[in-house]
Order: sequence, then structure tokens, then C-alpha cells
Amino acid sequence: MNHPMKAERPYARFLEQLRSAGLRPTRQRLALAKLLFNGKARHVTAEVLHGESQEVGASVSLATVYNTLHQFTHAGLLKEIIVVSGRSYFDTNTLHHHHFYCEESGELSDIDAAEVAIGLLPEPPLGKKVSGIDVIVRVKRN
Amino acid sequence: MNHPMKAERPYARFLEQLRSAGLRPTRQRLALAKLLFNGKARHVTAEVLHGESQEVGASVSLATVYNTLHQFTHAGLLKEIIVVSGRSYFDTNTLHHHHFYCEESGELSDIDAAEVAIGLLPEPPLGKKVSGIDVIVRVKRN
DNA sequence: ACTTTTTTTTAGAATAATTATAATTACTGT
DNA sequence: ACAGTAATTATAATTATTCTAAAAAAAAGT
Repeated sequence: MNHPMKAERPYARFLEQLRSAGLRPTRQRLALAKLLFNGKARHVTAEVLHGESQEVGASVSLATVYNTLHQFTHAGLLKEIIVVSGRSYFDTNTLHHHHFYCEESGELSDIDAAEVAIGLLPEPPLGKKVSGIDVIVRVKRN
Repeated sequence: MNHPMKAERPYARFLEQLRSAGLRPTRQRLALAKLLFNGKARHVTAEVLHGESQEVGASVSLATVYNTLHQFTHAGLLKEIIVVSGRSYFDTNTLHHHHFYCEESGELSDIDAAEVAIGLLPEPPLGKKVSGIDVIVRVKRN
């Protein structure tokens, strides 16, 4: 009667997704996954996630944090968000959606894709096809 | 009858705008302005502009290129565009508009604001107000 | 014109985020 | 247990950018 972990269900799916991406479920990857996929939508930078891994005593090297974030992104578990020069955010929400970004605090928050109606778009440059649309709504304290 | 420069009109306006931003029309700033505001809409990085300044023999130091790009941006002569981590683009089109961005070639091109109809937006986070909306349409070779 | 003051430019050092390298450690299958 | 592959790690390298302190240029004052 002593479950080692309450197995909240996303877990099994997560392991499956790792496997199908050819990634072993190592101690480090599981520790980071636990920090990332805890239910709430998260927007983390490598530095922040690295810090958290140290706080919970599952210290993962910064290099591995970077590797893992990119591997998870390629595996479709994360989405990379670019809103500011010189830093990358990784978003646990992989559905198509957009963002509020506060330049002052650096905070990101999600906007459901359904909430932004993008009308007609012009034709992309010759020989190019659309691969994604990102809307960033920049906000300020008022 | 020997005009030193065909004074294409934007020039006078440009000098006025510099002055009202408290910036002197130095040799370097004029050289960069000439490269930037030549009629066509341009999207440059600091490195690229620095390279061009060398090519035309008006060599401006990289530090000055960075300073100038930021000063022009504050003066409302340029707009800074962030589409990729770790590099800033500066756009001579300061009207509200959006962009196509090709990840493969790094090329940016403009989308007129009128061509993107953004419908209802959700309320920004508490205590925040919208300061700008950027739409980036990412494209790929097809 | 000559000095003084302020602004601008500059080369080079410093920084920050990220990526590469090369050695160690951990798995996997036999 | 052993060989082979994959993952992690500390550290070095890289890239774009900003900082710093000194030199150069321009403006203002006399």
C-alpha cells in the first residue's frame, strides 16, 4: 500500500513519449520532467530549471539541462519561445497558442489560440511555406 | 549646379529627427543612416551593418554601430525585432506591422498591419496593459 | 584663435547565454 | 562480467552584446 509515487497518469504517457523519441528515462531526465510537467503550465529558462534541480537535491549539470530541454523540444514535449534577445524560454504547453510577455518582469503567460483570431495572411515569400505563427502581446505595468 | 547630394528629401526630415532626439549628425551616424534609409525597407543586424560600413569605406566601429542602432531606435527611426534567440534585427519600417521570418535563411520581410486582423484579445494579466503586439509568421523552404 | 567642457567614438575587456569537447559514468545486450 | 553504446559532466569555446576608460571631435566661452 506504499506507492513510491502517486502516478498521476501523465507519467506513463511521458515515458512512452521519451521512448518513442529514443531517449532513455535517466535519473536526470526524470528529475527535470518532474519539475516541468507537474500539472501547471510552465515557462522556464535553462538557468531557472537548473536552479530548481539544485533546490530539490536532484542536481543536474547545466549542460544536461540544455541538452534535455532541446531533446524534450524535439520530442514534442516542450515548445521553445523567443520573446527576448539572448535567452530562450521553454513552454510545457505544446498546443498551438500565444503569449503575453512582460518586459519588466520577464514573465510569460499563455493565450489560447482560440482567443486570437488571425484573419487573412498575405502569401509567404516565393518558395516558402508557413511553418508557424507566433503572436506576442507585450505588456507593461500600468 | 553641382549638388553635393541629390537631397532625396527624407534627408532633411532625418536630420530634424536626429536633432530632436538630441543626437548630433556626426560622420558615423550619417554614414549609417545613409546605409539604412536608402528607400527600401531594411532589416539589419549590427554585424551586417558594421560589415556594410566597412565595404563603403566609412568604417564605423562595432561599438558605435550598436550605440547608433539603439539611439536610432529610441529616437523612433528604427524598430527592434526579436525573432531568434541571441541576435537582434533592426527594421527601418517603424509603422506598426508584422513579419515573415525564414529560420533557414534568417531573412525577415514585412507584413502590413492591415493584412493581419487580430480579433479579440483576452485581458492582459492583472495590473498590466498592452504595450505592443508582434506577429511572427515563421516560414520554411517548400 | 585658444582653452575648456561636453559629446562621441573607439579598441579592447567583460558579460551572459549557449554550444562544443573530451573524459567519465551509466546502461544495455550478450 | 564484458563490450559497446548512450548520457552526463566539467570545462573550454563561441557568439552577440554591453561596458569601460581613454582618445578624438565638436561646441561653447573667452
